[in-house]
Amino acid sequence: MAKQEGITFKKSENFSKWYNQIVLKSELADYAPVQGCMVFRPNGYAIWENIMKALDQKIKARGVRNVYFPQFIPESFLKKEAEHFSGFAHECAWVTQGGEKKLGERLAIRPTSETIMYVAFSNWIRSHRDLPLKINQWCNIVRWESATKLFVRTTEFLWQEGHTVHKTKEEADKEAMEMLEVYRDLMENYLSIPVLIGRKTEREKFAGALHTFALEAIMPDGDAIQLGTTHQLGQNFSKVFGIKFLDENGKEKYVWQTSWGVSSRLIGSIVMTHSDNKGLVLPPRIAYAHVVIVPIFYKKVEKDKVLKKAKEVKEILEKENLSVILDDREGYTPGWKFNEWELKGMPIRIEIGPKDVQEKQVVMVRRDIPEKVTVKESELLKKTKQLLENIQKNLFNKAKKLLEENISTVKTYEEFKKVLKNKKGFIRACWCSDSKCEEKIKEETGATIRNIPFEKEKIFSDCIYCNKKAKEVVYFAKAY
RNA sequence: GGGAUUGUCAUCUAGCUUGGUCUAGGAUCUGGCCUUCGGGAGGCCAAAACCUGGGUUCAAAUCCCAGCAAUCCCA
Repeated sequence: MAKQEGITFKKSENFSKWYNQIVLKSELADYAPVQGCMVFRPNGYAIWENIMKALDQKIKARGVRNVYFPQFIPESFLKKEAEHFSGFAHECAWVTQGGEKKLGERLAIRPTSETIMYVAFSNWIRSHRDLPLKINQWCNIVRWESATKLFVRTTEFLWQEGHTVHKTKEEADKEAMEMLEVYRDLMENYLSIPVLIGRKTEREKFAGALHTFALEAIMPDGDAIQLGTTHQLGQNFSKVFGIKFLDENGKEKYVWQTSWGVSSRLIGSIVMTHSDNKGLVLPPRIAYAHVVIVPIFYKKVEKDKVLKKAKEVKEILEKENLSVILDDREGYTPGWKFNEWELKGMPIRIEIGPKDVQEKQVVMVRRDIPEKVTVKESELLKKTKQLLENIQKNLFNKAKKLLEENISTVKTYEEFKKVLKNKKGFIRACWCSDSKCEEKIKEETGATIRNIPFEKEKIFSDCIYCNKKAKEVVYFAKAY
């Protein structure tokens, strides 16, 4: 028995070890020899490429253009916005020496690029005709943290950071809100992960922002994960970086800004949400390939016929922009290959044997649920597309159910703690809006306010912590 | 940030307590040959490891210290 090759931990029993095993064995990623750092292997990087491709199209359609700024940020830049600096300074990696020469001013390896970009913006923007300015950067980021979880929390990660500049507060508000919708579309329709959207509390917002809006998802172990944020930066940065313009009346004004981002952490959330005890499961729209063909034959004569047919099928599908792998490796039995491709998350497997060639048909197996169907060659393309669409939707529906089951409503702190101890998930509760209560709850339970929903919900109890009059219904959770 | 645990072929591990027949054993993977092939087949052969650096000792995979890395718990 070669069982060791498969996944040995159960998703329901040891989630964390299960997750690591999936990521490593499906060859998405590897540990790097540097603390907290990881290697994106081809399977994992291809998923990132698919996410980039989808999102890049969407933001370009909104008039955003891509740029690249240096990864070194002078300390003096970071310091200009005090709140921003105190939020990031303690987790920066600092360069203090270049070659043999000690630097006069240390350089941070970018933990985010607001400051270095905004120095440039102050030079670029003079007139209302220069606005809006919308740019985006795909790059790596370094934040020195001790905890590590492949894709989800690493010292270095990949992301996209969009930065927009506007004439008015309203325009910036609109941008921040509309980008949330772009992200929601990406997460729900491409990654098949439903999200809760809302505003961050003062305590949880981005360092230097006026408001932060976030998309939060729930993972099967009951922990929440922040999948994306957009920030209304207000004029906090424009005032310290001097980003000003002359309006139509010749009056000098400070600009209003937003920034927004999602990171390679998305890949981790996909793995956690959809995969099972047999291995990786991927939503077809971001999978690194759509179909694997496993040819089956007994004798030399059959081999030629079957392989010829397999190549034909591959061509038919590839013409329609589907990504197809023909697994014609010798020395592996079909059964072995079936297990291997299930471990690696291939959405659809097509089996072609001598019988099928004879009958002008193929056998199709989907990864998300155990279902094996025989498909006539004439139906091949239609059926494949249909199946991919079904898998995409089915994964979303399953994840949606998971989210719904993981929202609890509580009226007292006792109930609150009980839910946290048992199932966790999102906890809907009333809050007085005082950061002190928020802080205390975090200290005592580890849970934080993940967001405040946009649509005001009806208050149904006093503040769960201080029992004073509540002002808002908010969603708490323990987070990654 | 604090605490605990762990580190042996590519992978899972035996050996460590009580230092010496360890020239480090097994299984899986890998390479070669044969035989097989519709849900992880079998045989033969080969290749493959003590995390790094110090220390103790006649002798270290084993004991001690430091570093590096990982896992888990708490904050």
